Amino acid sequence: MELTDRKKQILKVVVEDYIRTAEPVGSKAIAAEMGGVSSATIRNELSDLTELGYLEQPHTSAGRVPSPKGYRLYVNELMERQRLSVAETEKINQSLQTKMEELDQVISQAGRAVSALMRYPAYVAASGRGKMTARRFELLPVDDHSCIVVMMMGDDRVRSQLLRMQLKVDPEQMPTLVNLLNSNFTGVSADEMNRRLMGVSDQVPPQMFLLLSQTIAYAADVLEEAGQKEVFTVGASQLLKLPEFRDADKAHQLMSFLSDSKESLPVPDEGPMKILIGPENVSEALQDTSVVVASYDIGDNMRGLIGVVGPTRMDYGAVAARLSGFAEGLTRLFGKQELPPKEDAKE
Amino acid sequence: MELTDRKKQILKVVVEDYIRTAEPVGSKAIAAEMGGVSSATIRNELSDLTELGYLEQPHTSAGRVPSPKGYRLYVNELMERQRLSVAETEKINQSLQTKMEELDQVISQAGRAVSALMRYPAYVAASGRGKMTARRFELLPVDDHSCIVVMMMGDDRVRSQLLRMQLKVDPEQMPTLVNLLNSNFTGVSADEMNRRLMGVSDQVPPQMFLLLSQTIAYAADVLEEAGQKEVFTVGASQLLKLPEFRDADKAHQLMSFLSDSKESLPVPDEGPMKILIGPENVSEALQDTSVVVASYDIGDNMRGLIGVVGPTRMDYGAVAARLSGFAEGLTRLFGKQELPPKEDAKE
DNA sequence: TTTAGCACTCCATTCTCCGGAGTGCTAAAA
DNA sequence: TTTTAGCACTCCGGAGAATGGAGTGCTAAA
Repeated sequence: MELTDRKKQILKVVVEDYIRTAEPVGSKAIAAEMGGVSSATIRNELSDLTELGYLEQPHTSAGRVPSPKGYRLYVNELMERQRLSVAETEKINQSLQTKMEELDQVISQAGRAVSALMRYPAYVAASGRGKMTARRFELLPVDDHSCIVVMMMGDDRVRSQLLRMQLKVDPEQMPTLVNLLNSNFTGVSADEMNRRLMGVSDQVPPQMFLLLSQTIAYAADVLEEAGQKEVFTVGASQLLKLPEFRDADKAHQLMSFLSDSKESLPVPDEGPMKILIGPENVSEALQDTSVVVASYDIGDNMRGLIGVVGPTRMDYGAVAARLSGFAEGLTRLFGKQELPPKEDAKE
Repeated sequence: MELTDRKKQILKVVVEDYIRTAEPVGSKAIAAEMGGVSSATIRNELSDLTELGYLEQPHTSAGRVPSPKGYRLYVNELMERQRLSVAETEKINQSLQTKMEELDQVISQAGRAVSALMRYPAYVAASGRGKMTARRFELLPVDDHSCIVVMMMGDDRVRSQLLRMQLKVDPEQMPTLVNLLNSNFTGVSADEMNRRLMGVSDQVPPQMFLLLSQTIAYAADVLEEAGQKEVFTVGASQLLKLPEFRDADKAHQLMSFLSDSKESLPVPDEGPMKILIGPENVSEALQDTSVVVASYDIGDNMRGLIGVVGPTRMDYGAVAARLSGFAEGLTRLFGKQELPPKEDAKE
């Protein structure tokens, strides 16, 4: 059997109607919307489409509902890439007007905005920061028992913390220590840091070594945290508005998945944008939902993810358009800052 | 009419039964549980209690349900302060074993643990940090166009960030600037900082002033953020498990209140623990829920809040016990650290 | 003051009964 | 060969109606 143009046209109408109403759509409605043919003709075509696996019937004599395969065809071929209205572009840009300050904050901000705009839950991750390293250390003595360690990371973010010292350290020895840190512990992974720490254990006096290892422990912690994909999920309660989640059990299941399993949620991605429909998701809990995810660039070789979770009948066109708007915005935002060329030297 | 001991006893049984089952409780069940008297007697007493306003009837010939007034009497007089089992104390302590590191992180961690333990949503705030001030500044030149500003706050937390400079600043001038910062901008509020910034505008060369104001802007931002009560809400999805929130509309309303209005949620508090029942809450959205909130001490003059939101029939005894366990734990945790005496001097 | 008994009330559940919407099929029309 | 009209059939969902259980209030006796 052939997938004629008319069949595709009908499929398109079914998908879009179903997205709008969340009700199975019947032949009469389709005929009315398309015009030119009668509902009987449509019925024949529907029958074919069902047989081909693009549509499903909840039961005999209900209307038709798109199957995952149907949605797939829709997003691949039928969907019109929506253009954003000026007002919406404006809104997106405004959301991004947040100060650059803290990467994480901007990102979670973006998630919040996306969720509000889409009326679906959103999640955001800054991933691919796996090879985060320290670029520079600094130690500021505070008093006999404490000093501040300041670390600048590969992406120019700065982290610092007060360190309590068990043993007094002569402030005059600080510069030596800082030199040691900067020459031996920059540009390497957290693991490598710990390894090198072992290596220098007998080259420095013991009380300095104590401070040194405290510093390294802190640095390793921070790098590890920064290197992880941190995933924020926001607006999970949006789901409760949708008819498909009026069933409290279902809603609860998905909700706790979204809020707990921050780890397993993100959907990997290669192209600039990916749409995962129902069973195309790996996660058990997402079988009945679709995920649209876009990526954006952070600096040179890092990439972040921003995604939206919704019911399979989500309005793919609209979501995709807005999401890519956001992703572009974020890329621009993080690129615009004109970082000075980084020499990630190991001096 | 008198509130006899037996009436109180009956009220207690009603409350505890209703907490357990979420179903109106009838005279027979009470008689069975108490023993000694027949259900008819109980009925007479119930009738009195209803008239006195401690109980309510959803409709004629349903069992009785405690009214807010009834809950109030229960938590004030009838409730047995529960002791925690060893296992549970253990669990709480374990949850608190988080590294002290970041105040915020520990706090949100605690919230997560509370929510999991109680099976109700929890919120946590570190409030009362209103008068946060900077205690010390440090500037670390990075290159011609950037330097790192490090600020230590009144509570020993340290914040830092990379600053881009429009104009070159001679690294040799840095110490002067740092001195200026430490002598004029420590120990004062963000507002006062900005005021003083105006005051020194003609005492320093312009390119330094630029850097100075950037630094102050950053400092003011951080202090403002730190001074705000930041409220985390976790485990909101726990609510969906409860029968009273099977109605998706109600659930959605409360959920979005919990996740959005982080500001209006916190319930003020004077004593070590407070219980707010139903209409005792000010917030519209919490009219049908109860809130148990405990406070803990952070350092000398700061206090945090940790609370649990649940249905009015929540198990006050259990929640109160666990919550005060947590609050004590947190107080111990933040106290234990043996901060060296802070001289918050304005030198 | 407590108890037993009884009539009454009201809700929740189940069952049944339509009406409506939609399908599939067939036969006629284009 | 394709489209259309017509018709019988299916199934869902909502509206009542029936049923049973749980609980109450009242009365009269212990």
